[in-house]
Amino acid sequence: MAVPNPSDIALFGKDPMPRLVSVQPLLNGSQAEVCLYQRSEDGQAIYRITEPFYPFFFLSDIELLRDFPRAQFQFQQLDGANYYRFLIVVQSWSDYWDAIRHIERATDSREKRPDEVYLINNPPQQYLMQTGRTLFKEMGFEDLHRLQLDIEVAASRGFPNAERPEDAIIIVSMTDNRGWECLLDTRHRSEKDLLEELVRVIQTRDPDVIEGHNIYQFDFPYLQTRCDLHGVAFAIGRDGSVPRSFPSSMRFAERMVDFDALEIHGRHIVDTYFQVMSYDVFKRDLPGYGLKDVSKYFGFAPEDREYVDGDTIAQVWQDDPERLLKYALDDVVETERLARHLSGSTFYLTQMLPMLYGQVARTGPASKIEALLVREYLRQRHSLPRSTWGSQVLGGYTDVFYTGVVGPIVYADVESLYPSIMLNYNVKPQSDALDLFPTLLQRLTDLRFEAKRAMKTIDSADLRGELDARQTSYKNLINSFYGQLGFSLALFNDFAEADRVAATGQQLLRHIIKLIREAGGTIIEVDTDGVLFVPPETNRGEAAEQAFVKQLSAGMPNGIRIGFDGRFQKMLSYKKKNYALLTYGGALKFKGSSLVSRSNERFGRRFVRKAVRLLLEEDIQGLHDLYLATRDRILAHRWEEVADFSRTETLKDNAEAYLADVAAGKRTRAASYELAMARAQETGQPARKGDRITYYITGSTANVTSFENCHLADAWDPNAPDENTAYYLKRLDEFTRKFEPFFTEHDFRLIFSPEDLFGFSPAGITLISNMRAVEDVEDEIPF
DNA sequence: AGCTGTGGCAGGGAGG
DNA sequence: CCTCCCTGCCAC
Repeated sequence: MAVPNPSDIALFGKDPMPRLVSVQPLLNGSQAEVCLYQRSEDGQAIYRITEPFYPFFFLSDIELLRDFPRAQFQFQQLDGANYYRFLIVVQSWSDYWDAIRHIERATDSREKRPDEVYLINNPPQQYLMQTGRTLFKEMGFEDLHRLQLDIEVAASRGFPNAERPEDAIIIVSMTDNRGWECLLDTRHRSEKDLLEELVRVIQTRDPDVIEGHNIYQFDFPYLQTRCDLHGVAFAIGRDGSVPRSFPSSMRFAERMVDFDALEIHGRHIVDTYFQVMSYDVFKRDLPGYGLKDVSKYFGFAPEDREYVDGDTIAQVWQDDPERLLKYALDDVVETERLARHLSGSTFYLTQMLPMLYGQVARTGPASKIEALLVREYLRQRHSLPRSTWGSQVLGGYTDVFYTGVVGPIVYADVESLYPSIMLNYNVKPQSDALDLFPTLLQRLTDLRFEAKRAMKTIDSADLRGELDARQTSYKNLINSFYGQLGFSLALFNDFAEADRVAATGQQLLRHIIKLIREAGGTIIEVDTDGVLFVPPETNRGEAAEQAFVKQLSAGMPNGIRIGFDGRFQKMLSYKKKNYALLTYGGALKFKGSSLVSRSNERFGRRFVRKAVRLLLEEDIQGLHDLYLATRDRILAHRWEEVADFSRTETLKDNAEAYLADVAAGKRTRAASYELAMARAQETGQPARKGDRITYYITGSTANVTSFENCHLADAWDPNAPDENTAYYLKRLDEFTRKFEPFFTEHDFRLIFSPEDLFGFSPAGITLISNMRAVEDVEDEIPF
């Protein structure tokens, strides 16, 4: 074996330990090729990857691979005599991943990252898809063959117990984007036959994409479990293979979703549930993430849509199976519309990334940006950096200067604050030797601008839809660049730069505050990139307000533009990130967890909503009446349903992790977990991460320990209500306390108390507001 | 092992 | 009582 050229070796890592790097393989028919490069004999590290994408794994001894029986190994000579390629040939994806796990187990791979990874070959054919089709730029989203799938299960809460016979799948409904529909059910066939038929139908229809709502966490694992139970091979791959799964997770803002990712050979999975959540990260407008909620929100529900409550499925199946079949079919019809609406941008994103469509649909934005960077580094044959250790310190600037009812209100925000800062203040990770970060960001920004401009000049609705999907995909990428800098696992992270972006954002916001004040406006509240303020007396009315914002924008540094993002009659300013806005159309918009949190009981949310409206209308008598009415309802147990006062919580851990944390003193006991575990004792259904537990508080005094005084919502009987009235009266008091700052203590007590000894009169009660003293705002804008 | 961040409010439990 | 800490949910 010849020794590599030392001048090239200098490019490589300085790590003295012998290592190997493996990367994601390129599918070549049913064979996967993984190419690893051996290190040189003289002790210098060399890393070579022919089919590069993401350097996950490193091993300390190439010999380890020889212990793995299901792979073949060979050496090939490359680049004259200088380099050797070490080739692993495996027969299937699962063998590949098994090999990787084998390597991982035998080494402590996490701690042994080389400083740099040098990659030699040309980039992969990015658009080669596992479907056997190619995603050339000319191909449109509509050319995909998409199949939607949904299952109905007899037992209403069956999933974790899928082994029990009563948990059988009773209906499989399917549609596709070519007008085909299909219903399979167990009225005239066994469940086993149904599953076998399902596999046949999928193979016959041969779709590129399988879509479903929450299909990753429910339909697929459930189908797999039932197939295993009956000994049916769930062979839906294009090569007749069964799906391969591995644990994965995805984060949507604060919400972490754990799921078993699934790869079906030759096909892609798109879970509309994920798409809905990622849509909501930006919009924050959805009533819920369930299929029905979202379909109503988008107006996708069929006109004569059938609804069946989850708890009653078994009953409806007995009494009126046709109705349940229609319901199941409506589900997939909605799924198709939802996917058509939301997954176009994912599709066009795939054309830009060295990733498969299904992979793009289930990975977060950070890995996508990194894929773009890595691909170009590979193409330029440049070494890749290693991620650095540390953490970001700074975030956005938030403040509230005025609380109370105030108006009129204008909302102005900096357009694309962080991307604009990164472009105009030369932000780039220190490790980005090729300056790709700013170049890519600029290019994507230009592309998005072009797409948006083209949309305005084009008549065809179809083409406009495609352009919109494209510009959305650019936007998603652009917005992820900043996150990349502060992400500890990203190869191109740079915490100092992330802080510089945040600090610049803070300064820009302070500058805006100063400009508005100098012009005679009153700042109410600011958050990161936007300002809510009362425009100066001289600038009232929509046109004048627009002009005012335009003038503000002119006072900003180059490349930083302020947009007019809304105007409102009035505002109730409560706390930072917590306020309500009254539009000129009379609608109310609520912001902030203390006003709208879904963790609050429904009666409390309704109380707060109504009270805020009354407050904005300065209807003191109305407030008092609302308080009395709500109080009476609690005292009389006058609930429409248990959901009016129950609380729903999502388990963040499974029972074992929870108990371990409790034992370690890391957390306290919580009602939701205790109830889930109690239920597990009774039904054998384990408490799983992600379970939604709905419960209410029992007992007789207001200060009860909730985890010892709680029942599952299902246990509540309207004929023998046992909810804790004293506790819920206390909750009502907690909701009223939000309005304390807006009245004198005396007035507040009058309004929110039942003691009408002398009758209640709103006379003389006025709202009070609070203006914080205006401090000097430092203004050190780097112009 | 395929995972964007900080800032902020509120409630519950535990312990002083 | 109060404070501290953790968790959940939300804004951007």
